[in-house]
Amino acid sequence: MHNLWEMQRLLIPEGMADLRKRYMILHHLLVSGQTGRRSMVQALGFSERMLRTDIEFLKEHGLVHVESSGVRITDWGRELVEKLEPSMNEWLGLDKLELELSNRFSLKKSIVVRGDSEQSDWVRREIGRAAGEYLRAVINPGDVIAVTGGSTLAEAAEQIASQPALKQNWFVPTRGGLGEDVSLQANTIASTMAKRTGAQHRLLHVPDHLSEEAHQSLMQEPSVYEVVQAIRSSRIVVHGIGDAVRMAERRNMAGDQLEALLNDGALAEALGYYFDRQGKVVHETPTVGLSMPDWQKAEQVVAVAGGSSKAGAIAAVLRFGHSHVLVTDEAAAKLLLNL
Amino acid sequence: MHNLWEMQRLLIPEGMADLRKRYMILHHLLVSGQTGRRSMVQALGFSERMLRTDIEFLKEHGLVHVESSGVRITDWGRELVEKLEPSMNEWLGLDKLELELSNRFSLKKSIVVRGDSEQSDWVRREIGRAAGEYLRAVINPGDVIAVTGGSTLAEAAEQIASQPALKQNWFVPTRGGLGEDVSLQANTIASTMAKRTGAQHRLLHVPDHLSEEAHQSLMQEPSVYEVVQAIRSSRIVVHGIGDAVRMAERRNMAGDQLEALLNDGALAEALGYYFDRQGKVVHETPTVGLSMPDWQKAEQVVAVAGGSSKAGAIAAVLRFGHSHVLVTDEAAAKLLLNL
DNA sequence: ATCTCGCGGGTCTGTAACCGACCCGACCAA
DNA sequence: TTGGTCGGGTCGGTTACAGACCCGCGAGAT
Repeated sequence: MHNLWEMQRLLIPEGMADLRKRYMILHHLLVSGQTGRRSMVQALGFSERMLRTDIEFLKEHGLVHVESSGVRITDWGRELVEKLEPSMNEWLGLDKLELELSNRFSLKKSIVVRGDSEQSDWVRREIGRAAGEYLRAVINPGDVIAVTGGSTLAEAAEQIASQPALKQNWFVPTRGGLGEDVSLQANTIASTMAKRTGAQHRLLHVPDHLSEEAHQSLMQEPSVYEVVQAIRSSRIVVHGIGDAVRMAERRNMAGDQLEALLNDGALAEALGYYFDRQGKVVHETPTVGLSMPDWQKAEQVVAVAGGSSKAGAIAAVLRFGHSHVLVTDEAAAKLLLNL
Repeated sequence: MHNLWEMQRLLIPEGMADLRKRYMILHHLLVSGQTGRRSMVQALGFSERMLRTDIEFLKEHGLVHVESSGVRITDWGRELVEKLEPSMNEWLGLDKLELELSNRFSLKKSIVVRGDSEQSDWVRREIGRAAGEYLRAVINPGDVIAVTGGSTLAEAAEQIASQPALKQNWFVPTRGGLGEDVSLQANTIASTMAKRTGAQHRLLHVPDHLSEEAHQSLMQEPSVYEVVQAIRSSRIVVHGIGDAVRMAERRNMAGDQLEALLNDGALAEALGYYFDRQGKVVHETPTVGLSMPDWQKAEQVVAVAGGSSKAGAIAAVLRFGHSHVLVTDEAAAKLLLNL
């Protein structure tokens, strides 16, 4: 069942942020007793003015006393915190997971949504929405955003939205066609995202893996060359993370190749590269699209993947160390932190 | 147990108001399907611009679709409303109670807090807080506010607060000393309220009921006369509602008088007047303070009382028809509506 | 064919809330 | 006495948003 808090967060995100702030203040006061504003700034990491506004609010509502010697929680406030504590802990737990994930894998940011995407479709949508929300926040005018395929990214494409339209941005696929299901292809996803945000898009109308000669000749085509240039200049890359075996199958890899792959310890796949448990690249599929140098050059590489069965794969790709942001779900996050 | 929603309302009142607004919009859309903005304005009573802002918010978060033919709820939004419905109904139920109370007793406004003040102290405090909040909202500079005694009003005095200080306002008691417990006396309450809001106060240092001669001679005293003038010019009156018998006892009424009172059907007491079931005045205690003409003249008469056992008394006083606002609790409100 | 009404949406403007930044006097301990 | 911390006053810039008004569009009535 989806948590009440999560539902509220959909309807009043700013309100829930306020709630969190004010609860943290009260909780801190409950723990540390009489405290000064400035020391609270240190402990909680809020700006002083903001803290002051909230403390004034709490004072007005009789939840704290504020005297010349510092701020003190009232009995009423204490009662409130104690009754609120179990629910809040459960809710704030996500923030702790995010923080620990960021530290463990040296990420710039990580976003965790409650639940397990393998248990409930709702959670998959939440991951998509969270990724879309983050994207919208970091996109600057003129940015090119490269996106991969996959079911999680497809969900993100359905959930992204922008107001006003991102007329100055381009969405491009990281590679060409792959597999059968058109709705999960990078091309489709780039197109959907562009449509839903009012941005432009370019598609890469070539098969994903092809011979060296075909590669060379296709690159002579202006319509291909231009798109590839755009892809390689992406400031933002959004990629899914897949199980190595399943991705190899989707790519129709030959049986002996697959065996070789597994012998090399391949566990995960992202952006066409296969990784072993330690995050070492053990195989790659040549592409006309985004390749390793472009990946390492991109400023914002966002990995999007969830579900308890994917935790190992996610860890492998994160250990490789060139993704900056992870969007995942609670189930995967917890497994990630237990090695 | 105190509801999660109520606790949230303490920490983020504005946020909960937003939540209510947005939920109402979604719910309305769920019920009426495709709807236009203007017809929604009629149905929900919001301003159009506000509605638009919220609809834009809901659109951005993928909860509604908005097309040229009107606004439509998405499947996701529908799911959200359906999951949120039970909790919201319980919470919004208070609003319905308030509305019904206002209609039934021709009140300008009624405020209902969740719970039963006879079951939990917390609810008593909530009534006090709600009354204090309402007061703060309606007080204009220069107003004189007359308050009675009683435990509920005492609680309100503890909960009221104001920022900035109401330097231009005066709190006065409706009458003089009464009974033993100083903390429940009108004088004390007026003083506390003034202190907590930064307002002025004047006290009435005379016993509540006294002989005609004593009355006349006291009114010659300037210190008394001035305060009485202030009391009689009150724009705002805040009074509790009491059980007739208990109030008579607090006033040390003689046994035969009490018997006469009961024979007359006295059920409730407010502001020194005793009412029968129909709201007819059956007895009064002479006072140097606020009397009937002043009561009828006051622009804002706020009745504050809660608890299931007081429902009958509240109904009696409200039927008298000279109180404009009622602050009570859920238990009393429900009984009031069942005759 | 035209009119009209209700639809979403664009835009300007005043306002209120709020945050950053800076300063102040009071208090306390070294 | 001095330095650090306490709460609080104040000012200016920013932002979010509500109010008010207008627009073009399309469906249905005339």
